[in-house]
Amino acid sequence: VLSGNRPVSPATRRKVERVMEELGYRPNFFARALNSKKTHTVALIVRDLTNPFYPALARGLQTAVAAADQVVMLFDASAGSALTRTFVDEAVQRRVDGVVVAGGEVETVLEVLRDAGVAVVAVGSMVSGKPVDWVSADDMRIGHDATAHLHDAGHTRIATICGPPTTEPGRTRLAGYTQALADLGLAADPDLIVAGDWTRESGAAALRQLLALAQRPTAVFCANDLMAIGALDAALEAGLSVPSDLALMGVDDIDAANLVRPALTTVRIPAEEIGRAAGDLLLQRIAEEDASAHRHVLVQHSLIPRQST
Amino acid sequence: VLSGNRPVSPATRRKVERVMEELGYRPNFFARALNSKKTHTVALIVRDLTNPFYPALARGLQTAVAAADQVVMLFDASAGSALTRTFVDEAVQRRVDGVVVAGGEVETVLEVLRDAGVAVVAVGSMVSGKPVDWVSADDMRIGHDATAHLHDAGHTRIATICGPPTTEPGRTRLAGYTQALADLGLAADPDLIVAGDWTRESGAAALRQLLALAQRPTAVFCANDLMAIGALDAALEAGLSVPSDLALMGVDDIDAANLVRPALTTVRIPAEEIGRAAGDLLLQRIAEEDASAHRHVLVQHSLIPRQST
DNA sequence: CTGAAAGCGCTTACAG
DNA sequence: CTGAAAGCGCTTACAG
Repeated sequence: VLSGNRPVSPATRRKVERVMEELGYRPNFFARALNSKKTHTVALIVRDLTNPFYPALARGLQTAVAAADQVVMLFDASAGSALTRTFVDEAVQRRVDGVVVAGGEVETVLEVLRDAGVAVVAVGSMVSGKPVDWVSADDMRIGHDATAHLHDAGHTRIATICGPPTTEPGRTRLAGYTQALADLGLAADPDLIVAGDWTRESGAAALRQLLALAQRPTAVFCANDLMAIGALDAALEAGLSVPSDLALMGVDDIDAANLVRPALTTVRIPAEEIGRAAGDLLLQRIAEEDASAHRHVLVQHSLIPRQST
Repeated sequence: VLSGNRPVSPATRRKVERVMEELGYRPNFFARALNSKKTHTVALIVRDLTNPFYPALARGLQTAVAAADQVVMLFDASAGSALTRTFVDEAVQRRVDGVVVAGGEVETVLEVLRDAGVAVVAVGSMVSGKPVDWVSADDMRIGHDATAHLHDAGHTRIATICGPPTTEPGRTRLAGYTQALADLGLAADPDLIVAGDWTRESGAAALRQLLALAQRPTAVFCANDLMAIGALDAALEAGLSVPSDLALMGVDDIDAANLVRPALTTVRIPAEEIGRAAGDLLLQRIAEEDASAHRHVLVQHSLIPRQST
């Protein structure tokens, strides 16, 4: 009974503690969860653990929730697969206290999660208006800043390799690009917009498509670093010189961005910080009985000029 | 009672199923675990999730265990920290069915795990003689092959940036290096052996130390890619040309190895396959009542020649 | 085939 | 301060 909140004489306490020690007693986690209804477990569903952005995020999450004795259950939806729904079901059945959905298509699972009464925070999805806590970068401004940076370097025919339009950051970074074009008085050409799926391969394929155009772009804003690196692969393969023939930009600032040659100009998003923020939001939400207003935290991005522009 | 193994009339079954559907009933995972003593959860403890080798491994593990309805709980011991022990305790208390320890110092936690009766598999640690299942590459041959490759390229003053001697792959790859030197009739010089801690920064520091030597090496075998990339950083920073002034090799073949310029010659270890193998071993071990003989699986490595040698 | 009891290992009121 | 009961939501024998 020492594991509780009840007056106990010091003598008894000591005796019990000694016996616990001797027997190597460990309270059964499940019996505990059974009546407390708390599992002290949060689920992390990531789109693609192989994208270095997510391991960093996972570390941040772990750091944040560990303080509250929470442990993280990992679900890797391996690029493009529609596993998210399955994972959500699994998490619900296991009665996790909360789940953070990072990079998946959150909107489709929001309802299930709410019905099940588990806390949720969405990452990378600026699901304004939707009933969720979320943390993300300012994707609109990221798209805008990157495009403007390319324009500042003298480019006027600027393409974008955007993310899937089914995802929020995909849509919004694209909107930022479009907005910037308008603000800059540049014509918008639908041929200059090609969607990838965030992977390196899709970036290469998208660039090949852009290079096949009668009027090639002179600069490309890629919605993440992995696609930008793929685009770089394809550009070099086509015998182009970067940045003189073609300027390239990415988003995220994963380690690889500074490993490729030429080093990639990018917009840095602090992945670990996002993970920590998500964890903090989740803990708050778990702690609250009543459904308070939904919060969001907007994380700071920064432009990192390197050699590809 | 449908969730069991008992004769039930089809009519009753259908009725129950319909009601379950209506109410959105989900059996309580904990109540179940309470008497079955099975949590259908495995813990994965990795040394450093930020090293791209581990996310790949994690994915392989998830793939393998998902088939048995197991879910993975993630513990990231963030480089160098001594969290492994804490994580093991946490995993034990949560009654996971099994744990895979990847890259940590397995030997110190083996006993705790055995006493608790949880299945274990060690990864990257060829803990021969120890009572564990393990999967790893042939670290001795890796060290040997890499060193021989450097010698074939004409080098006779070959250094190594090895892993921490407290880890098995650290020790064994170093032993392979030493053995190769002996086989090749090359003198062993203790000054040419510097230990890192598997991180990029430690590789750079180690190379600086080697460059400060009166008699510099002309080639360096690094025990993993991250340290090799760090060494490359330091070499370029010192104005050296790779491979003409200094040849460099790594181990793992993470994506970054083929991103740096010059591209890194390395020994490829199939991370995802290792994860899958670990998962399979773990499932077998969990399924067995009696303690059968310990197994090991040795995974195939291969030398990938690129531009750094 | 089906119902009712006991028990998994804890926690939370309820009496002493 | 301490003991004994009831109950968390399931599963597993045990009777009908």
